[in-house]
Amino acid sequence: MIVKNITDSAINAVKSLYGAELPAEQFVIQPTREGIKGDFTLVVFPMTKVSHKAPAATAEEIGERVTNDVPEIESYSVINGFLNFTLKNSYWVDFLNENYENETFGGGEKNSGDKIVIEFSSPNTNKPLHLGHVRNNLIGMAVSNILSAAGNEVVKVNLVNDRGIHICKSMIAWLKWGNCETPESSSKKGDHLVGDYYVEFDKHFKEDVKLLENKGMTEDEAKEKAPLTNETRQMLVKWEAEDKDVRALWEMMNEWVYAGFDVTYKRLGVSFDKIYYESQTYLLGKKVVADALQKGLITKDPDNSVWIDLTNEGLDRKLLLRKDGTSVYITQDIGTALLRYNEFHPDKMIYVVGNEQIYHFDVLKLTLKRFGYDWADFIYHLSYGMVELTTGKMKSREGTVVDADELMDEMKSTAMDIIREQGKVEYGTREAEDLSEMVGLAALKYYILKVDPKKQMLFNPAESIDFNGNTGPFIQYTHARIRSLLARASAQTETNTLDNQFRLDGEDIVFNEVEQQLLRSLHDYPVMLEKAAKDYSPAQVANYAFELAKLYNRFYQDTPVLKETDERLRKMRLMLSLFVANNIKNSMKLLGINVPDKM
RNA sequence: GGUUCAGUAGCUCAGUUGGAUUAGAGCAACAGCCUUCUAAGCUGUGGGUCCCGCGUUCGAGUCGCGGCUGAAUCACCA
Repeated sequence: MIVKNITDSAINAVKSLYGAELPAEQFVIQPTREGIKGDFTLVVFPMTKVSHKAPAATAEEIGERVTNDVPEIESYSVINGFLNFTLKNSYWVDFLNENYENETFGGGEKNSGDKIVIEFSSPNTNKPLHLGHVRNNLIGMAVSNILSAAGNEVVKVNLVNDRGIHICKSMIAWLKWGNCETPESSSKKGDHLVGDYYVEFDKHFKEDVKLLENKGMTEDEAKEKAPLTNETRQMLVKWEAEDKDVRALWEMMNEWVYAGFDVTYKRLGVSFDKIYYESQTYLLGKKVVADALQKGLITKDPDNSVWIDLTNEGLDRKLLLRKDGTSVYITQDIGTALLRYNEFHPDKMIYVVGNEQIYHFDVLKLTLKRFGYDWADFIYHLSYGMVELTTGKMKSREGTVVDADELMDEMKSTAMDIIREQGKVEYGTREAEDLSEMVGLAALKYYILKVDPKKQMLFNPAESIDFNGNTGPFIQYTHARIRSLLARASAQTETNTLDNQFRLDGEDIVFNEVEQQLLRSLHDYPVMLEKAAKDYSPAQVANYAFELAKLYNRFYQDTPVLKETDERLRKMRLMLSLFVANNIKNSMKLLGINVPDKM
């Protein structure tokens, strides 16, 4: 708000001083750099073009006008062509008074923005979730929270990939080597059980291929000729023909997997507004493709396979239906996109999917456009980088993955070790149990979300996740510290208690350096949120929360609160502390991280 | 080979729509701070060819072009 006032005033000043109207983008107001007096800074270089004066002189003239014009401004100074405005203390006192106990400070107006459908998670039902899925889920959830907090209407959807050749592999392995094993009989989580059979399939498949290769076939030939290849294909055809036995087996095994996923999702704090199943949507895709074929938008090869030619768009020819008439990945995605658009008519459809599918989404958008769906432009592929291990790549088939459930267990147990060591919360109690879960998951979530989604991450299972420094637990700790301080305060005399509606009468109060920085940082929260929403960037929120926590710890270290003898200063610092605690809590909530009151 | 993305301290990463003679955090290393509101904290020291070159600009880690390195992708897998 104040930033807008200063901007408007500066625009007017330039207009009346130099008779020129510059576009608003030229007026850059930024927080004043640390170490220089001031709260906000206008960069005046762009204005020198119309003032025909040196930057310093131009800054002086504009500074004079704006300071007279905007009542909140106390003074201005000019350094190197940067015009720094200092706001009156009363502005900051008002800011503190109005917002310190507002638990939703900085959020956008509800549903004032776009309607956004965001798809994430999208698991295959043939294996349990691993670290890569964790990144997907956390990004999806955090981006949803951020967009929603910024005032958009967000619909979270999950597209479960419950059909296809990969599922058939697990099914065949279970039939051949499963001995009717069930989650109950083996006391394994259902998704892990099914995943084990996927690995089992691959093991046998590899052996078969090797045998054939020894007989003189090339690798490709061997893969094609391996009996398991044919069996899987036949099973898929049967599945599409709705063969009763195949479908029954399929449903049973999928149920096992869903039960397992539910546990993992719940623990990760992930939820959805709507779940689609590819088994229920792929037919629509086939139909759309058939229509397009009839309209002559795409072509059929002599072997009956259907293709779209995107060479004019700089891509290749792309398969839409196999020669046996079954659908491929893109066929399904065409169907689900259409279904989703018709159901919600969103302004934007976001897909949180790994960067290995960038090409796929290019194809999807172009295909939909070709078919006449202009809303394909609303599709945004939020791609994120692979998670790599120090030990090499993760491959489900080969079992070299960091399993999501195990990872969470490990984080929790590490947290528990630290809790025991510290002895602040009694070991072995329910409280310690809950705290270790909260802290362990915070470490994991923060570790993943603080990195820009675009970047690929390196994960070292042994030593990657820390509990000190720029971490989730550090921020949680700061929150707990503040809560503890506030609890102590209200347990003391009345003069330390912040009643609801308490307002500080302190026009003349003087904020010290760190207090000013805290206020500015808090003031910046709405700006940060808006930008994070615009950029779909949980990392910006994580970074913000860290900076704020760090700042508060510095404040805490050398500024007395309860021991301050001046009652007004004491209360001001309590208010500031509460404000920071609320803000940390909100920021972390956006990342799907809970913060404890005690740790 | 084509396309897309990335390259910043020993390691993991920030770095705002280009902005301040000094490019920041954390980890690791070293030196301090617990009788005092929670030491999962705070303070300090060392550590840089922002991959290279050219260009645009008053100003480039940020934008453009060319190159180098790495990753992903270009499947009748999903």
